[in-house]
This record gives sequence, structure tokens and C-alpha cells, in this order.
Amino acid sequence: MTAGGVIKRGGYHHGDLRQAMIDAAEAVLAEKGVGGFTLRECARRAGVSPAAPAHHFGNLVGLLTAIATLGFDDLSQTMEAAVAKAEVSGGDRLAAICEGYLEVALTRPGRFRVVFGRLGLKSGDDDLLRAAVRAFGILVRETKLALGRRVDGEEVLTRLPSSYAGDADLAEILFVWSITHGFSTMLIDGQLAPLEMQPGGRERLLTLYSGRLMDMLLAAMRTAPAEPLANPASHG
Amino acid sequence: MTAGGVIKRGGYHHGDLRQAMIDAAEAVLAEKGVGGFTLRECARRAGVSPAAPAHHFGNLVGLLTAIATLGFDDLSQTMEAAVAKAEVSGGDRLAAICEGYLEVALTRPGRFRVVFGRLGLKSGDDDLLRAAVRAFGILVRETKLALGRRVDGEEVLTRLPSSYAGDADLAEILFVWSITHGFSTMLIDGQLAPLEMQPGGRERLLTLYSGRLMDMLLAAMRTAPAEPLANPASHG
DNA sequence: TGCGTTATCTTGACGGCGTCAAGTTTGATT
DNA sequence: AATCAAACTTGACGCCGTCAAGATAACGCA
Repeated sequence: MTAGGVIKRGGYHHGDLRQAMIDAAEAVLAEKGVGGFTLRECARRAGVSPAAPAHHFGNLVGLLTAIATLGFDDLSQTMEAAVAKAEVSGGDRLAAICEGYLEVALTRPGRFRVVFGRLGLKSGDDDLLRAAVRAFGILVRETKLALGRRVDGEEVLTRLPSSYAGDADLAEILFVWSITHGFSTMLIDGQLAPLEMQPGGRERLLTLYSGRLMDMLLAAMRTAPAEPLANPASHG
Repeated sequence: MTAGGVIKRGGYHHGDLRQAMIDAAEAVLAEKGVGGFTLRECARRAGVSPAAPAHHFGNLVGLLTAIATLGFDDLSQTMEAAVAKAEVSGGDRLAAICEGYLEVALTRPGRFRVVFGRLGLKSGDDDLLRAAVRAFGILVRETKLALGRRVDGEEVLTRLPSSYAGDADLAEILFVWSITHGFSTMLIDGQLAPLEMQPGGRERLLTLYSGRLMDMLLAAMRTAPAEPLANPASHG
């Protein structure tokens, strides 16, 4: 039923408008990108009046926040899957999450831009925060593992981002994230479009990314200070 | 006169509406950011009807394109100035342009987002293209110099970006750009806000950037193949 | 079973947006 | 001085997000 969540159920009441709106929003983002994204258009596709979504999301920002939460979950799942695959194939785990990050951006650029774009999100939203902490935690965990640190998985995954402000490995974390985020955003925002114009251009870029760029990234990580003087687990 | 380019000259005709619109746009971007940017608001500040700008810029995209051109020029000038300063102080030239890039983003985040954001620009605009080629050329030049390549300055600065698709140093160029662009955008888009919340948080981030991150960047560059025999390495 | 309560959705309206067509004013050219 | 093209205004159109008020339907409880 409700293929794509777009079909109305009854007459007056929808049944699951919240999910239908999210589905419609994803479809609009996939078709027109974040520029052509409109609350009224989503409501139209859900077969509902423009004011209906207000009851479920409050306003446009609320809907975007729900989408962004899905985006963070997508990031977490894809990165974890990439790690699992690397573990099997013998590839590097850190490179794997970087490629997973890029994969998410390329697969759903609209949703990715909702997550990381300049559009305002509900800053206090619990679900959003939880999803963001989880995704960030994976990045932190893999960076620390790549540095040879011992990591208590549970602890890392639940720490708030602000608690990393004094982390001994923050520079390395930011380094990894900057490369991955920078390349991903430049690619989906069209900064690299001139380089993609040649036949096979995009493939070449992706090869460079998962090849030489990851090599350089890992080489840079190996220049890290050998031992952290402050124990990252309990740090004052 | 025309302080800020906002004051009208005569009654019906403005005199220099084009410049006044650009000034007003910059002011709006500085005050409200790219989210609160509106053509009508700019026209209002220039003391002119909503439809007046059409004659000078065509439409909203035209105005944004003019702003983006200024943004690229800003990037070029700041990066060149940073190189000059590094040349005097004995600092690293490549790190200097990376810090100049970040400086531009932090100084005028609104304009920076117009340059690199998801907003559409007039893709065929000559001035915009020229400014972009110049800024990109500086990045390429310094990356190649850091790799020990000999560089014919004029040639590099005028090549179109698409012509770098087969460049032997493309991976290193993308590596440098990704780090710099990634860190800059994450900072001004609020991704690092939780890390800035602690007292002195932003200063710490900037210190990390111009310190350890640049060290890692330069270390990674030193792993480049000595001769451009273009062997795309793989780490699988 | 029937009734009231409450969540859900519609209707209609408001102001603001970008853009267009048509009309008005101005400065420049001849 | 007459003409003309450029510069700007006016008014309108269809969008947008959001709000207040009303309609509807599902649910809990007698």
C-alpha cells in the first residue's frame, strides 16, 4: 500500500502523513535538488493541503530536520557497511569510511545538502543530535584506530561533539573529515564539473580519490605523535 | 558621495545602480547571510524599485554571478598576498594560500557561500570564468611548486580548469583543495560549532589548522612520486 | 451503542518573493 | 529642438511559508 508513501488513504485523514511527507520530500530532493525544494510541493505530492504538514513538523525547518536525521543515519550505516567490507577484503578501514561518506553524497546529493548545507535545522532536536553524534562517533573511532589508539566503542559513540574540543587527536580527526567533506561537497556542488567534462572524467576523479588521495591521507596520519600524553578516555 | 553606494543621485535615474546593487548585496550578505538574501531587499536599499535591477543583471542569478566574481577576485588577491607574506617571513607558500583561502571564508562568509554554494550562477559568464580560472591557477601553481615542479606562471594562470583533467599532479591539487575547502566550509556552515563552544574554541581550531593540519598536508605532499610518470597507485 | 473530546486536515487569507509587460522619465545624439 | 534608446516605475501574476478559524474523523469512555 501507499507506494512511495504518496497515495492518500481515506478522504479527510491521511493515515500516515508524516511518512508520506518525508517520502515526498526525498523524491523532490532527488528530482530538483535542494533549490527546488518546497513545502507546498511536498504537500501536493502527499495529496494534502499546504497547511497540513504543520501539525507534524511545525514548519519547513521541522521537515528538513527530519530529512537531515535520515541523512545522518544514512551516513552511519554506509560508513559501517564500508568498514565491514574493508574488514573482509583487507582494505583500510579509514579509507573505507571516507569512501562511504563520498558514496552517500553522490547517491543522495539533495539529502546530503540538507544535512550539511546552510539551511537552518532545528538545533535542539533530540533525534537529529543522536544521529549526528553517532555518525561523528564513527569518524572519530576510525581515525583513532588508524592512529593506533585503543578505543572503547561505546564510549566514543555516545560522547557529544563538544567534548572533543580538547581531544589529543582532534587535528587528525579534522584532517580526515576536511578531506572527505571537502571532496564530497566540491563534487556534488559542481566545483569539479570542468574536470568531469572529459569522457570518463568522473570515474577518473573517483579513482584518484580512492587511490592517491587516500594514500596521501594515510601517509599524513602516520606522521602523528606516537603516544598521546593525555589519556583520551578520561581527560580533564 | 553615495556612501556605500546606497544613496540615489537624481530622481528617476540612479546614476550607478549596478555598483549600488552590488554594495547593497554585499551588505545584506554580511548582515543576514545568504539565507536572508533577496533581490527586493537589495533594490530597497539601493532606493530603487524591485524591477530596476533587471536591466543591469537580468535576474537574481545575474546579480549573484557578479558577487561571485568579486569573491573569486578576493580569493586570488588574498592568496597572492599570503604568498608574498610567506616569502618574506620564510613560511611555507602552500600553507600560506590555504590560510588565505580560510581567511576569505571567515571574513566574508556570505560572499564565500555565493561563490561555492548551491545557488546557481550564470555558467557562461566571461568575467566569472576569468576570475575563477585565476584563483584556481594560483592553487595549481603553488601545489606544483610544492611538488618541486617547474612552473611557467603565465601558462598556468590562463589554462582552463578542464585542461587539468589529465594533469599528472591532479591528485595533489585535489588533495590540497579538499582539505582547505572542507575545513573552510565546515567552519562557516556551523559543522564545527560544537567545538567552538568552549572558550577559545575557535582560536584552537585555527591554531590546529595552520599548525598540525598544514604539517600533515605538507607531509602528505612529500610522498608524491618524484617524476610525473602518472602511476595511479592503489592501496587495496 | 452513543457521545464528547481531541487530533488531524481544509479553507482562506496575509505579506513577501522573483519576474514580466507596459508605461514614464531621462540623458544623449543628431 | 526633435528623436531615440536606455533607465526606471507601476501593476500584475503565480509562487512561497505561515497563521487563524472551521470542518471532519478517529478514539475513549459512558
